Amino acid sequence: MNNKKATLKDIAQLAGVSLGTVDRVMNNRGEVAEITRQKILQIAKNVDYQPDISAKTLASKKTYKIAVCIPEWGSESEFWKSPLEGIEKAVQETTHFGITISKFLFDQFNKNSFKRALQKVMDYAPDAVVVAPVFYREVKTISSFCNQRNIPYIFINSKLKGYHHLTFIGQDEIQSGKVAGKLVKQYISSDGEILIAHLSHVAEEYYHLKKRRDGFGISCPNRHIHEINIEMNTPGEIDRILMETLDNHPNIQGVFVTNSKAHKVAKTLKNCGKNVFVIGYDLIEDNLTYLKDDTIDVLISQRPFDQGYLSIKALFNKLLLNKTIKKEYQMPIEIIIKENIDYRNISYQL
Amino acid sequence: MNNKKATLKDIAQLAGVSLGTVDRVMNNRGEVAEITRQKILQIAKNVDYQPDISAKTLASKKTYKIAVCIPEWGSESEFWKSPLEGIEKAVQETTHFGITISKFLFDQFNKNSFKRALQKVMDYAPDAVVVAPVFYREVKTISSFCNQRNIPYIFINSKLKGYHHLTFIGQDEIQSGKVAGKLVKQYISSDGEILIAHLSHVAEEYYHLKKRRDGFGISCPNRHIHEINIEMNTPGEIDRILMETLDNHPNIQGVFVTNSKAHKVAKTLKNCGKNVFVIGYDLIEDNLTYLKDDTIDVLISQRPFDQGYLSIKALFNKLLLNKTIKKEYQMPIEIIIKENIDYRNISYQL
DNA sequence: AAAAATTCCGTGTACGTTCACGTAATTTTT
DNA sequence: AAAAATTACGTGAACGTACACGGAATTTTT
Repeated sequence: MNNKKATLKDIAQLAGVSLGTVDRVMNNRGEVAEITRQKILQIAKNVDYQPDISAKTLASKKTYKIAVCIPEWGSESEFWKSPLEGIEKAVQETTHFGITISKFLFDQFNKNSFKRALQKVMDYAPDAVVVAPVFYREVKTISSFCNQRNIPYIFINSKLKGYHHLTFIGQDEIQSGKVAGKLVKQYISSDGEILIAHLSHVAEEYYHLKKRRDGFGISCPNRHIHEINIEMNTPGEIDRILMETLDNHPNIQGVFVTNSKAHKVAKTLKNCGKNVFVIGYDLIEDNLTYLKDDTIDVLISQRPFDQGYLSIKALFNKLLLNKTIKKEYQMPIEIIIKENIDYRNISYQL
Repeated sequence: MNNKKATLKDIAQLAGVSLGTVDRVMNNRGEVAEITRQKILQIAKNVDYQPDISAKTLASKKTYKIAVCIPEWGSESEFWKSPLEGIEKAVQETTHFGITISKFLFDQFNKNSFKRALQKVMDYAPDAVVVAPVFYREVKTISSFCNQRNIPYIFINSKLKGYHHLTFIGQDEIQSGKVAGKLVKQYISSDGEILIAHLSHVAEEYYHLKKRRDGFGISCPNRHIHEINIEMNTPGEIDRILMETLDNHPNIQGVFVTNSKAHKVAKTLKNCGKNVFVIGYDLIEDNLTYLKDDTIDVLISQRPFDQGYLSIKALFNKLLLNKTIKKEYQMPIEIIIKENIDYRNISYQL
């Protein structure tokens, strides 16, 4: 057992062929007899050949273009700031290896904006795609585009079934609902009632919110649960509906907000001085403010930074190292309270 | 503004010197006139020269030897399994760049074992060191060794003051105690009493346990808190002391175990059928078993895998990329309940 | 002022790949 | 059976850097 790692030249010598032939085999460039091909593959396996990435990227002028198609972030969609940072971080680490990333951001509440972004992605002729499938009908244009050209594409944050995507990176929504349910149940008294609040802009969002609701229900059987939907387009609706519900059911002790809008609920609650247990999603600024002043009790993080970071890393593993990628990678369901918000992003730094 | 990144050759041409001279300047090999040196450095800055890591590692036969000195893991110290896996993962990613890692494991309950390991580390003549400073007096031998030779060394899991270590990677112990305190306080009734249990083998451990206790106290002012120390060397002690304490104070509703031995407490509690809130540290097998059957309610994870992984990554950044490293990296304080134990280690996989 | 030492710089090879090109050997076509 | 086409393989330059060697220019020593 020689400790030195084998090179293509070593394999060539062992096989009694030239370097070029081994190269053709290892990179599937064709033009080599099946018999020598097998022989070389066998030897490569025997010596446990591992390509030298450094030499590879140095010699190769090939650069991989990755298109990232996710929502732009703003006041109403701050969640998407972090994935972008994670992607940026991954870029920084992989740019040396000839990976180029272009971002195609869209308005997450505007279907046409998504369509246009997808069109630009296709014009860009990428080698791989990361897409947040917010509008699930429109996704088909990009998926079939990729399938035809054998371009790997991965879904981030939202899972869709029936596609040939390389992998999915995001959180198990049902399970996260279960976590929320358990926490609420533990905190409030056994006869306390619970309110589940869905606050959303677009119809497509409901699909995910319902999953979280379902998970919540599993953790809280035999509990009196109320449920409200609030369209966020008409201002004042939140206050009105929420107050009405709480007044009608004074024994509601906990509120589960099924997306990142817990701060809206918190604002209302704080204004009217009601003291109920509030749990929501995502560590956006507004939510953190209310978490710090105890209006919100718990936030569930989806680890958005890591989602972005790992998306690129997965593609790096696929394209450069051609490792096998699992069909999905579930993010941890992180429980954040006032006391542990501080040290939660060490990965940003190293 | 040409978009191509500049190489050493480009700089050489601009400076009117040869490649070798530029190389000598950039790598501080000396043997170059101060005037041309300045000229070259200026040009390098102007063209924003970034060395090509691929070419660098390919050309350089230099390999960095990293010595890892942490406890071996076994039935009574399962915690240390994960850091090792994290290190293994980091090795896998950095081995291409000429990083070699040797492990020098020791018995965490045996001071002499630690001493011997440190001696072996020094014999190994490493380029960098990762050490878990379990016995803080003995650490001085390695720290002065490293200081003399200008070898970077980093502390993992436990923080020590007054050393010239490169960085510390681990958890804020006081803060983690605060988290535990908040959770217990929220769960039990306002007049419920609380028990803090320290279970340990060696005197050195108490230092850390006290910090967690202090943090806990901050979260739970005006609460009736009991505290017990149990030496784990005499069997049966746990049962005896614990039962006695709980019998004498029937209103104890929550137990905070200040290290990974919560499963020992859980076992006792389960046997006698007492139902109190239990919170402890570390996702070792025994703890997970009791978490799943609801005897333990919450576990705080120190992210041991990440600690190992980031230790190596920090040294990689230092040695290969000479980035600046912060004086300490605090791990997130992760709250684990029965419902979110599943998807907590995605970093293992990508 | 010649010899010796030192300072400073250029040259060439190597690292493990990729990839274009060239050319025997073999097969197909005429 | 010769010409053409195809298949299968070898060759060599290039990628950007590290590093050993050698040699000219300058300074120091005698």
